[in-house]
Amino acid sequence: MTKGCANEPTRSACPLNATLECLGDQWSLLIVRDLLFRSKHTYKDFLHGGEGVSTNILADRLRRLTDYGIIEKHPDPADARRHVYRLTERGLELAPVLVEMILWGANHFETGAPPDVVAKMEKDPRGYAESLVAQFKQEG
Amino acid sequence: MTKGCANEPTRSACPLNATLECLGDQWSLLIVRDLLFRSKHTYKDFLHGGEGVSTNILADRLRRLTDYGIIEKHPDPADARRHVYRLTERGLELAPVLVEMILWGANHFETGAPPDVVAKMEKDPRGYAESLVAQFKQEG
DNA sequence: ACAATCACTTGTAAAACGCAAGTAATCTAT
DNA sequence: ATAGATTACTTGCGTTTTACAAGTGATTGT
Repeated sequence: MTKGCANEPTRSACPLNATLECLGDQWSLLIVRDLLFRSKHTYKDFLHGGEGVSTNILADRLRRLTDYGIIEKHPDPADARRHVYRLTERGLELAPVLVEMILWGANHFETGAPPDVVAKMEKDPRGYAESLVAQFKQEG
Repeated sequence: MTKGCANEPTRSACPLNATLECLGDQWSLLIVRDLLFRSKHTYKDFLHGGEGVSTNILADRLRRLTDYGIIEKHPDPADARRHVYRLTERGLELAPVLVEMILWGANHFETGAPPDVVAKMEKDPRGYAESLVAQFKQEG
């Protein structure tokens, strides 16, 4: 029944609903953003990521994203206190969603988005998403 | 300071954050979906839209979407009890976001999304979004 | 006139959230 | 060797948000 995820959507068979049951909250996609755009990898990084999530909520969202197969948690070989989070293939495929949400936000609100980056995204959103993914994979 | 919206993002200057402050919940984008994909226009339509939103939450989300300039509310000239909701230009520009979210949901969960439609979206997401908008505008 | 419909509002209990504090494991500096 | 810092959380608690059920007022159909 599943396609490789611990949880499945329950409210309806609509694919948009499925996405919203996974990611329809204030914080989950900001974590994905931090991983994909900002090279953040650890709990501490996310905690000070800019918007001020509280510690229990962050822990819960990291657990949820892991359960949904969007991120993976690994011990840091260099420091046993640390855990390193990484996007899975499923998580990386959110790149086009993020790009379109960023574009919409940048086009309708006063944000700090650099206009040249926005222009690049706008010109070829899917291409921009792909380049982000390629960069992520190269980072290791 | 604003670009034509009653509310402005408060947590950070990130465009993704702005989008999430508008739309980062379980219901708002389902209303947009009903307007854009399902030709639904009224409170009652949304209420029976499939996922079972409760009445107070629906009223609240319609108010929020209106405040954010994503939808407009008009009296129905044919029936004074009714109100007709319609996407604004700003709301229509969410089409690419919806398409990408639908694709991600369809690709990672068992949903009822028709494979041929998904294939069309996948082939040219922006083009598909544009055709949705064109259709919406033609409907009147 | 009267029941039905529409778009809500109100009340209340349950769940989620935000904040502050605490904890266990590990690392660093002395 | 040990004391203090760091990391990734958990726990408790008060507030906010949500879900569910019921009710309201304006309008319409019969």
